[in-house]
Amino acid sequence: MATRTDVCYELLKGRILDGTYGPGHRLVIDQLGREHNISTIPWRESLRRLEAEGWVEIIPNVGARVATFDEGEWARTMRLLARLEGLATALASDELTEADLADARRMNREMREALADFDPMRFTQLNRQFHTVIFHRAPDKHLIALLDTEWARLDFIRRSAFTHAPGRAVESVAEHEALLDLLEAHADADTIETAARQHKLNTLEAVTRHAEARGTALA
Amino acid sequence: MATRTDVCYELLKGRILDGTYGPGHRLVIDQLGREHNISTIPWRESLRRLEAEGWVEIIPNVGARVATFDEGEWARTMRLLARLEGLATALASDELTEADLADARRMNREMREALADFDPMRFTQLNRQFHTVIFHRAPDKHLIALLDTEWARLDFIRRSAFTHAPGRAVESVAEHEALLDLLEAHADADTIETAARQHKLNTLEAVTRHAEARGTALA
DNA sequence: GTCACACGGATCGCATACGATAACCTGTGA
DNA sequence: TCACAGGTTATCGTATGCGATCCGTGTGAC
Repeated sequence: MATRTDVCYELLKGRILDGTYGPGHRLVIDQLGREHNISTIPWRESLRRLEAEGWVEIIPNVGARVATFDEGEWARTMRLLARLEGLATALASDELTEADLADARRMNREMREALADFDPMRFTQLNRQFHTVIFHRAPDKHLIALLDTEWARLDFIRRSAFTHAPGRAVESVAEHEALLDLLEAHADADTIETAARQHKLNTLEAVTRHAEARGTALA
Repeated sequence: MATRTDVCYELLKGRILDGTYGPGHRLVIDQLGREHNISTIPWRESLRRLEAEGWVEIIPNVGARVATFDEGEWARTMRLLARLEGLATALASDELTEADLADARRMNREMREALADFDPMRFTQLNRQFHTVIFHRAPDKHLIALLDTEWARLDFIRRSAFTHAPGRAVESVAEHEALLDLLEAHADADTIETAARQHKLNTLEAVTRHAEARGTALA
């Protein structure tokens, strides 16, 4: 059975990620305890963990609140994620089964459909799944864990500061296909890493350019 | 005043990093409490934080112990650090003052001296300082925090599984000089990133090769 | 002799209660 | 209008108790 601390952690993280507890939301320990009939200790411990992971800020003698990210944080996370995912994708190359590649291709097809249906939510979701399937095969647990949290970070920030670049989605799907071709052909690690990194940097640049054109600062 | 939780955290982390609590060392909460006259809760909270940062493993109903890393972890961390530091170095380029560069050059000179004096401890220490001075100027707090923990990880693992590559130190100093030249000349970001990344990968390769030659598995 | 199982110590998980401390708000009086 | 005192709120830290769980050990059946 999962410990209460785990339950509290999952509950809080879930609500932070799905937006129930938005940026800046105060997390009052006593209140949480009364609401869920769980004493303060598990809450305190899970808040410490969330603090270490960067989801929550704790100020001594004041309390905990959901972290807020300034707008530039999205760009910075993308920039970092490009490098991490470039590496992970290259490392995964040797580990990917044919079934994995088939899964990825299927997701990419579905993305094209989502695009035709004007379903951006589904597109975003599939995009994350597409990359997750690939990088989860990288033989480096620590790297995978980092990638998971950075992707979650990205999702969270996207909800607060909506980012978008019209037209980018089409290119993105094409780049996915090209990336899969490289993986299937067992291209050398450097080529794959560069392609995967550049794929993400292209998105970053498209969004940045779009934001600038609209006069919205991003950095 | 720092909270007790902070005190416990610093104490534990310090002892883990300096080797007092080696890999696998059991951290019994009650015992810690009795030894330092601090009740269990601050210990529990700091252990949660250390767990999230990867320094400690907590098994429900069994207890906490200092994490152990298999030998391949050093190589994996270097591989990751190469990418992170490549990025951070490139980002720092525009922010570095002349004083920073002068500091870095001085450290590199001292590294050459340490080399002549056969003082590997000092060399290692200076090497870390050299890179720290540079990447701490990168305009990305989160990235810097990641780099700090990964470097600490590296130090910790090095102590458990000693890694070494004779002759590499000389090249390393030369590559530092070249890197500083690029930074001083405000070379473009890609060039700097590649150089910084490759610098670390060269060390990784040298050590791997040396280990293989000695028949010691590293991966 | 060996294996399954029960027992007990060690340790954590969690609840509860209480005092200390710090931050914040508010109303009073000059 | 402003400074300050006092109350409120919340966390921080301690103490204590009890149940749950894990794990090593030893007993007893076969």
